[in-house]
Amino acid sequence: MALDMTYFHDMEAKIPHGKVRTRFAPSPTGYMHVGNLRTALYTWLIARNAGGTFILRIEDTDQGRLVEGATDVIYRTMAECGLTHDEGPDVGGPVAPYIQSQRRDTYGKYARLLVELGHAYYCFCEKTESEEDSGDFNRAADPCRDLAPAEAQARVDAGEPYVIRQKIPAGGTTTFHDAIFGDITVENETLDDQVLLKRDGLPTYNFANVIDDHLMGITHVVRGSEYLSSAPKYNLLYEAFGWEVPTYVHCSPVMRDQHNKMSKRHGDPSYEDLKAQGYLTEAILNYVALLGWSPRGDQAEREVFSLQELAEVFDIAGISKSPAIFDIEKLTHFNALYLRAMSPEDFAKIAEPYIREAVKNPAVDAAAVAALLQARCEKLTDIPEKVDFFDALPDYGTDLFTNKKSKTNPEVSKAMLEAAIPALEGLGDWSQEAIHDCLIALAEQLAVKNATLMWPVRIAAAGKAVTPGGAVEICAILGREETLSRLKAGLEKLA
RNA sequence: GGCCCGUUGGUCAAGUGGUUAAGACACCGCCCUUUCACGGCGGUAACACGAGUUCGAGUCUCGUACGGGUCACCA
Repeated sequence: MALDMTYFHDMEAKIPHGKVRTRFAPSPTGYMHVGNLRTALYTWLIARNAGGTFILRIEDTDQGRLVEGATDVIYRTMAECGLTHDEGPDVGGPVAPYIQSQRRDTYGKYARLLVELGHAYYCFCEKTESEEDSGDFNRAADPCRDLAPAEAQARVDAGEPYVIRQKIPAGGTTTFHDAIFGDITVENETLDDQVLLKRDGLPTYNFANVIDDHLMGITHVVRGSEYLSSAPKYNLLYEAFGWEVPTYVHCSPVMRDQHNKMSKRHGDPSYEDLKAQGYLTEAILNYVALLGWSPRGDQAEREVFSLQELAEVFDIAGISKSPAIFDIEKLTHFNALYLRAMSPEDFAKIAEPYIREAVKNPAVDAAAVAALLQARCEKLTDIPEKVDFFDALPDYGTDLFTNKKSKTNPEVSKAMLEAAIPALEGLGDWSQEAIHDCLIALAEQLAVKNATLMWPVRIAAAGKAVTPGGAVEICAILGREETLSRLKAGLEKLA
């Protein structure tokens, strides 16, 4: 049976050439973990840096592992992060479809072409347990490898189930080039005749990738380093078809610790988890970009980059060869940086829900509280426990009134509150400035340092040793009535 | 175990034969200050080990150790 070569010519004719084209090709089997996000980011950056095209392709060739809603998570995450794609299942493109399960026929045709070319063969063997769990393989022992083509075809035509396997050359070596790792050479003897087309007619990842990357005109294949050891087999495939080999960019994994990759199983956070934990998208992207990549030359000391800035300076040469351990503390640092860099208005807007989580009293001005918080929180989820005292005065002990540096103890505090209460009661205007001036003047009048007066006032107003903002700000936000009531309550504790 | 890859402070990392071996996080100290922060200043801390090559090695070569990946009709 001769193959219809016009099909292949037509497919080849559609391939875009000339520009950098990269693809992020997740399988919809789970969630967007940090390693995945980083791969997507790097892939996007390589395309954008070169003014190229970024493609989203869904790899759903494993029927058994599809997870409902997984593609939605991918779309949502990519969109939220600003990793926009130029071609993909939802937006289409010149080499559609972009979902592998919809390209089934293509893989079959190319697999048969490869058989025709003598670089693959039909295999009718039942998979055995020994084949599955011993790492051993013995190519010569596979009776199908050297079956006469006519006989194999006859069995196929007779409806016998089969897989198509790659026919690795018997001897010699294969060398491939990786943009990060350089040239790598392996003995062909160490390569197995991997399955290309499964019994169900769908391709394996190993085959579908090569076919799609070629047919979609991908110039830079970015993926995890777990594929490094399969790369020689991919090279052999490209060569067998007579295709140009793309630039490989194999990225080392993101680790949770020295021994384990980040994983859902260990409870490591996904992108969505991090968002829920109060991290900003921009901070996550900035941190993740630096996990395994760093700018060089005159930018070597720089750490803060927007997505656009990354697109300008990103280079493959800056990608690290060794695995990087995910450090939530450093992410937290970046988050704090981004939080502080926001305009007060923007910060107030995103902080308000978290403030209202703890402060139900509508009389408390959320914007004023946010202003105190902006320099004091590293992530949004820190907020509720910092501001709960605005809502209700905590039950606190008089030991809080003792502070060495402020020269206060219960006795001194009692005197300070006794002086502060009437002074504040006499205040006409309950503004921050008025309260400030009043208390500063009072301290001077009492001949004590500011802190000696401020400490007890703050403790009585907040009922907490550590607060966002000082005595003046807290009193201003609490309002006259609530402040005075709290100061009096404090005084009573000291009586 | 075979094959492949990697190894600069606790972590992320710069460094491409000659440097006092950057910078950041974390940690510690000081300053500022109305608590805590923010901010500013400073400090502790690293080239896995052993051989080579070289006038000279974190940078090149080999070995060892340790770590990672892979050896599916999963991706």
